[in-house]
Amino acid sequence: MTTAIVWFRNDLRLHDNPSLRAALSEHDTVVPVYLWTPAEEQPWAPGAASRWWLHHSLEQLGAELERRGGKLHIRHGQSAAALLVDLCAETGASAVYAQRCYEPMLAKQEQSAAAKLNGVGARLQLAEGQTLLPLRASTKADGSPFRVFTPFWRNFMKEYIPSPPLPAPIRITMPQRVSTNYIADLGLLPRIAWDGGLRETWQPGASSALRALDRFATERIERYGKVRDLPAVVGTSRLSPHLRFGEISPRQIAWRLWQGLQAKDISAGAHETYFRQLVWREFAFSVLHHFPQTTDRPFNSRFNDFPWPMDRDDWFTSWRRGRTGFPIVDAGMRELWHTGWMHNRVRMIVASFLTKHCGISWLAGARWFWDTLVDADLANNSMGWQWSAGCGVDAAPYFRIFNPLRQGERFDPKGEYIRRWVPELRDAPIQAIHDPQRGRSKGLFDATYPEPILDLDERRQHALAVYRETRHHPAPRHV
DNA sequence: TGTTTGTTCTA
DNA sequence: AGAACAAAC
Repeated sequence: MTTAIVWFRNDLRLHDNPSLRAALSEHDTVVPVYLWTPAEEQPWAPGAASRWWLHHSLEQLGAELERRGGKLHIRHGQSAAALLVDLCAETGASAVYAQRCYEPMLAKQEQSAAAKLNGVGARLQLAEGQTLLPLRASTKADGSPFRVFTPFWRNFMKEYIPSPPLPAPIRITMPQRVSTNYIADLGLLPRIAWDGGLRETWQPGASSALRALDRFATERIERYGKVRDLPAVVGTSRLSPHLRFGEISPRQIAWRLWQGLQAKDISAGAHETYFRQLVWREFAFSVLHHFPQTTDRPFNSRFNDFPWPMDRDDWFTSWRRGRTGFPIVDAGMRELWHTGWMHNRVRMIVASFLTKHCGISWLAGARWFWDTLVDADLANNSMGWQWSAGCGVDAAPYFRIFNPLRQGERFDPKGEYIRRWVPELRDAPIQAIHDPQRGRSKGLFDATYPEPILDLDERRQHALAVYRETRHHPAPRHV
């Protein structure tokens, strides 16, 4: 009679879960656990919005386990290694099964867990699953990591073979009585109720993730290429928070798309446009894995002493609150605050505005997103912000500065997105919706809408000058 | 997956 | 006057 621990991490699902599957097939009983050790994840412990999601996701996972005769055990402590050693002693488990995680802190966590468990005669069995391909497989011919997306993409498409997801287990058999804490005791929910918008927007949990995937794959993928850049349209998959917590695996998404393609439900073009996004995620994980310092430092060392101004708290505050006076930026920042999510096109616009026009460090933006996004993912967030700031891998050229007025006109031509999120402009005529200064004197909209906090043209010129300087900084070195 | 500016062509 | 395009940042 053998017992194993199934340690759930960023894989809060029963479907397509290789660790769960292996534990069940190799042992008589299993103890499913979630370990909450935020100190170990610093300085990137889950932010407030992610914690909200995590709470509900754990509730859902617990319910799913109970439907199959199992139960999710909760432990809270300083280190996963110590908690696992305790659990093994308490249950007599000889092995711990978990998904390998590529975030630097989580990789460190699993190394120390493996060592500690070894010390008490138990083993840590790691399974791949966070990415479509194991990251060790995604290096160039000479063994060095990719730094440009397009070659990464070509290599990926050469290596990748779609495979079907594993089914969820029918029955979970547990040993008798293992003590547990309650999810509610982890204190993941906000103390003051700011989560109303999150509750009306999202339904965390694996079954909701599967429904979302199905809706996207049947109803929306065909138009994805056409409408994915329009924030007023529900045109993207909206799977990101589910994917972040592993309520759905990238393999489940890829397989569903693949099947649709085989069945000719969708065009190859639509499939590929979306699939590229999944591979961007793979690329982000690869970069994070090979360059773990890029969560806190610019990938391009020319930016090490970049003169981010420290004295523009007023601009940063306006940006966070969605009160910059630039409608598409404010709409995005308010969507983020209300729903814990922002359309990706708008993420690029607000990031370009913060880093280039305001000249504020990408890291400040990354931290704010980290705290407010329900899909905050270390790999994607770090890569996205460094890309926007122009200091990351395959980054936007320094002169690529989004003009928020132009971007608004291009991607929200009717101003629907702006009207939805910036109520002060609800009555503004279309001629003034993207550039309210044009209609301000005529009193055509709520005058409490803020004046622009800065002069776009002047700040653009300033950014060009400062960024041009970085070219004279010491050449980048990647260690 | 950029924006601006200047030039040329067309009406 | 305005579209289409190229070049520079």
